[in-house]
Amino acid sequence: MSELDTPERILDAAERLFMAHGFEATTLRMITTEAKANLAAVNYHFGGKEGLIEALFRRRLGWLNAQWLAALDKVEAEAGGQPLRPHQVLEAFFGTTIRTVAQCDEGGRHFMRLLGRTYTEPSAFIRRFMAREYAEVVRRYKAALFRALPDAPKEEVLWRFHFMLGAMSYAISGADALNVLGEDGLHDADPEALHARFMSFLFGGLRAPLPEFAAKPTKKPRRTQAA
Amino acid sequence: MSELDTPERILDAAERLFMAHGFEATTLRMITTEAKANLAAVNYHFGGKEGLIEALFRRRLGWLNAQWLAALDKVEAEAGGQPLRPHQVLEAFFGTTIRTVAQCDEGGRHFMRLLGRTYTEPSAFIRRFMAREYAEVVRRYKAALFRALPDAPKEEVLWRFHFMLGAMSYAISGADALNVLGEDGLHDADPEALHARFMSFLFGGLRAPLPEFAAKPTKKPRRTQAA
DNA sequence: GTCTATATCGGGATAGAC
DNA sequence: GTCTATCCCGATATAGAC
Repeated sequence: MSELDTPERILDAAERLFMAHGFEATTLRMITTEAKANLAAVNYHFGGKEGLIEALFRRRLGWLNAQWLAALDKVEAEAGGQPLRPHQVLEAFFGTTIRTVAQCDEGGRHFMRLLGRTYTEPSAFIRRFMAREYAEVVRRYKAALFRALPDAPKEEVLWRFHFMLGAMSYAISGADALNVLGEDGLHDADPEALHARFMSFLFGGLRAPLPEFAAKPTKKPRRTQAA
Repeated sequence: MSELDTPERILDAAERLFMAHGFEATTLRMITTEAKANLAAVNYHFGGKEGLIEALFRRRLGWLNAQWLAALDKVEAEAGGQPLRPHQVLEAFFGTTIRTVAQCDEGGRHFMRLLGRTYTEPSAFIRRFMAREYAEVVRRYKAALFRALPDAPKEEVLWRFHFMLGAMSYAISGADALNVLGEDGLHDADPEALHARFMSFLFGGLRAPLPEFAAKPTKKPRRTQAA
């Protein structure tokens, strides 16, 4: 099992350590020690620490993006050009995410948690990279959501999506973070349970009536008419 | 206005810079330069970088905790010993938070955004500190929520609270982070609007039906009966 | 491709004059 | 309380033998 080649071992170790300590606090020495590789190997294979981080994201992100787009393609194909229903969009995005986390090997789970924190990561270098990698996914899902919620102001839809991303970040961080809430060790639930409780929470949030100032007058005032 | 004493200027500068670059990436040299103070001043006044971070949190957190507890005291007093309604608990906690962010000076806003990210901050030192500072607030609000939702399994309530904290983190991060979602610069809305749209989202999430496996059999199956 | 050894830099911290 | 100068460490990165 540790018979992977050096770059792979380094990437695996880096994922785990970046997750545990953050990017800045994780040193190449820690990574190469954990990976049972030589200190110089990082520079040889990845050209430096930033190159390593970029490779780390690239290794996982291409596939994850493909999952997201495939999920959206699938429901859109089934809808045959008609606007999706909001819960379909949520399921395609967040359901895919949660399910993907569950399927992943340990390294993959570490990566997903890393990803959740990265959205707010202040490092300019990382943010630029992320924005570039995500551009297509963001564009497609925004469009799908706007079509699915034609009556809701675009601004309100974006804010709710934003809130949901925050919730997703914590959902992925899982029980570790949750235990800040109390000493009673909540176990990391099985993935199905997390998926179910997270999706029902999201549906509720998206279905919620818009605040008065944003709600358009309709026959049923103060209902978004969502999922 | 820059006629504050040195420790205050250092704290202000540190808040801004930690927010912008994270804890690790922000150096004492950056901080003291920005604060127009001497490099040695940080060690003199705070005993080191960790001491500075701790002082930073202490300066704001005591007051914030007091706000949270006062808000809860107020509704609990009004309820006269009866269980609160769920939306009252949410309003006390999240409403207070959002409103506090709005009232704050610029430094306060930086701090609140810092706080949002700190919940998932991997640094052991910071997490230990936060857990200690928050203990009382967490205990009180958990108890209030459990009382307000007697039919919902405690585990489910905690998970939803966890999700909400994630959403709050992103809500506080505001439009800066949101703009990763697209080039169309969404302006940071006025605080009232943010409060309204965030609270309605949260209500929706908390009111959502529990997932089947967690819902207790009642006469109206699959409804949490919340807010 | 992998190692040892080392260069170079920038971090936090401190001593001691003022 | 504030400054200058400096220490010491550990970081990334590289040179060059194997």
